[in-house]
Amino acid sequence: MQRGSFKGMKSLNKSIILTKILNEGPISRAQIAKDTQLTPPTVGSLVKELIDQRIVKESTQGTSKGGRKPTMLVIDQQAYYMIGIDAGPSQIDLILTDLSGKIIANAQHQLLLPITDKQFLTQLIHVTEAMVTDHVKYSDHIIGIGVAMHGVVDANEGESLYAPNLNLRDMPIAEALSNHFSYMVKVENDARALALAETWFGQGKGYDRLVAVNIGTGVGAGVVIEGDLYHGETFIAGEIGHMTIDLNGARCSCGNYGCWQTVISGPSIATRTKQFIKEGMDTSLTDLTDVTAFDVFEAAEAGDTFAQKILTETGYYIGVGLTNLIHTINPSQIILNGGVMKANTYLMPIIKETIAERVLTRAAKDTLVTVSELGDHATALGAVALILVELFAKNGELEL
Amino acid sequence: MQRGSFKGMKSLNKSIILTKILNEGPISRAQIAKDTQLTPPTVGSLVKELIDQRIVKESTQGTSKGGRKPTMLVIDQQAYYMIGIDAGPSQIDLILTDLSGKIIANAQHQLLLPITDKQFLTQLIHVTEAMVTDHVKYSDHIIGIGVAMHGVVDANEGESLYAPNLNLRDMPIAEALSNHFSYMVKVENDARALALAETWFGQGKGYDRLVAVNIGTGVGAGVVIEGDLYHGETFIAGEIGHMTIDLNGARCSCGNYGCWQTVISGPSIATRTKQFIKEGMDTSLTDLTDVTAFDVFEAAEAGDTFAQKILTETGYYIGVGLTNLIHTINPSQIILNGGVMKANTYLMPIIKETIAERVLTRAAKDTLVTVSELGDHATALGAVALILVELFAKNGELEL
DNA sequence: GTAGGTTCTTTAATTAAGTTAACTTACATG
DNA sequence: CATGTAAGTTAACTTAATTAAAGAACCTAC
Repeated sequence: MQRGSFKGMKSLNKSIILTKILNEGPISRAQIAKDTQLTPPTVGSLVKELIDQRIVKESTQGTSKGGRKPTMLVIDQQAYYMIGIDAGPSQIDLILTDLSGKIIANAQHQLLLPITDKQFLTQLIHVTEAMVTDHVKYSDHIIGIGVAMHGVVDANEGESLYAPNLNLRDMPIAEALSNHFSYMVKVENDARALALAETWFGQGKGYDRLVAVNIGTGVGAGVVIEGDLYHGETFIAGEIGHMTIDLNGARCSCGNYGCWQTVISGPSIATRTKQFIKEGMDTSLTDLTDVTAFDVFEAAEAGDTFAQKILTETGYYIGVGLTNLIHTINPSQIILNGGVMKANTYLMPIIKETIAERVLTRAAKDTLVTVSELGDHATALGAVALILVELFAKNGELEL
Repeated sequence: MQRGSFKGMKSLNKSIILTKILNEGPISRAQIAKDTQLTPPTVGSLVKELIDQRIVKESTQGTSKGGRKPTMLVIDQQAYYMIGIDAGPSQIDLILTDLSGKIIANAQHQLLLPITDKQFLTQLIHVTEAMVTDHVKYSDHIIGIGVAMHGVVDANEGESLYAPNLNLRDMPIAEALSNHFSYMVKVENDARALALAETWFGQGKGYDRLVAVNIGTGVGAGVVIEGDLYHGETFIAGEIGHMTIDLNGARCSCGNYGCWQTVISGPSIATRTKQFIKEGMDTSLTDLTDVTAFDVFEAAEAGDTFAQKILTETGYYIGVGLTNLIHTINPSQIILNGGVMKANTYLMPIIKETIAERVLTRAAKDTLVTVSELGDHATALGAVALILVELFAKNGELEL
């Protein structure tokens, strides 16, 4: 437990004010004081510091309510910039954004596999360096680099503990980047970064307890509890792709049987489809060897009722798993993402129906289930949000 | 977010000191200062207040390490007393304890069913009143009443939202007791209270992330995250008895199929046993109609290999479900409780084996899985712990 | 047995930062 | 233009932590 101190008290109040301006700006000092229980002088002096730090700026005058017009405060979106890196299994996606998350520039780089840990870190530094030098006019105003890394990540130490697709272990990513750049560096698991992206830029804004589930080649989730990312004891909280949902189910890549992944992931949809084709189902899908989940989606779009049935079935399985999540973590919101969710028009009705049918209490039926609207650079935006957490929520007391 | 203030800073520091003394006492002021980063004068003055409040007292002198002997501080266990109430589906268990959780007195009362909400509240007040008057010499020193209520509970409002076995809804328990007694009143769901009991008095001491799973007639869990009880959005976090684990499994009381409960609860063990007996298994168990999980346990103890096999199978199912928990919540510790765990000698080896085999990462294999050692009044102790949370962790700034 | 060093605890002065109360600025209205 | 009201600032005050120093109690060594 962190002890109470003057410094801590001040930075807490600064964070509160900053977060208020971010979420509800333009807002006046007086309004902040009313909402936060802080006194006007306290708000005034802390706002002054924030303006000196250039995170906050005064904007227009508000309308008078019978007296002096309030001076509205807003975040100075263009005062600082951040780099977000989505380090996936086969490529690296980089973005440069302002404090509002507006993407100024982006770049993609392929990884040449196989790769050693040294090569990986060198390439990471290299592509980041390129992003900085390509946009020199921002470089003095960059405050941090966020990295969303696939696999198991120790976010405290900024280390990649295990990246299965690269087959690399124990890479000190934060250390490597910190040695090369003067910016703050934060590293997080990609699924968790995605969840953070939703809370900062997506539909998760203002929700304290949410789960962002990614359904693609694999299935993973980021869990936000009481406003903070939740890691668990050994950084595997949210590895729900490997939640057993069918005791007698198909074998999973992890070696177990009946993992959730084995019924809802992209590859599993393809596998199930092939199985049915073999059994002689009536369908327009004929290519037994190369059929993918996307093919199934396209066939469904073209009116193939068999393909539609496959997707409906998948939606049911997703719904069952999400109900398990609701009965365990009981979030206020679940946001779905990933390739499989491209078929959301087929999936969502049955997902919602399944949850409504299976959930235990009436109140839990109201759990919001939506599809992410963040788009292409969602994970990289989550990486950027890692920096925003430090800037806004953590303490507001950074040297800038 | 709560604003920073002098009061808040002080009470936070007081809590830190108090918790330190609780967990590591007898301990000296100097040692507290070293461990907590607080300065000696701060520790000194706050300890003085705690001594004035009679929560803390000076005990023996410690041994000198080359200088003045330290004065050791301990919690004054007998300064205050608490009442813990376990309000189960058919009976009420009350205990009176000191601050260490030592049980001074206990009483059990049957509920006469069916019962109305008014009758229930009246009986609750009545039995509590009896406990107080039967032990008058403690009554002036009682600081609070904790209630562990089965069913869905709104812990913030102190309301029982739904008690399925009594078929009662929306009972204002805290309000009713507060109107009758001058003590602080806290209400919580029973499974969560049990988890709290483990963190305060059981094997969960010092663990920040733990799940206490109760396997009996039903299956439920209390989740502790970052040291706090976790409720979820609508107070159903931890309702893992209804986690679907077998897509094509047996029908559950909740209406779904293949809930975890349907393979590990006491009744499910009996049902499965009957099924096998029908199929002509070789066993000493013959009474097809009335066989219970306890009979299976006894048969196993007597050497019946069929009964042992049933239990082993049950252990496997428990292990699978716990692995799901690890992949979702990733706690440092799981503590098992409830009637079924009486067969722990048969269950535990296979539970641990199953988890070790199925869990994704090496680090997660170290998740501690143990059987509760709290004994009979475990849930009532959890109710008592609700009061301790207020006293120790919440703010240390109560009027005493 | 006493001097010097060490550790524990308390006292006194200082400082950080929030709070209170009063004041200034700026605007609206009659 | 006088009055009232809201926004923001200034100055005095208060709280509670921190710093510095003193005092208390003990140990070891000469």
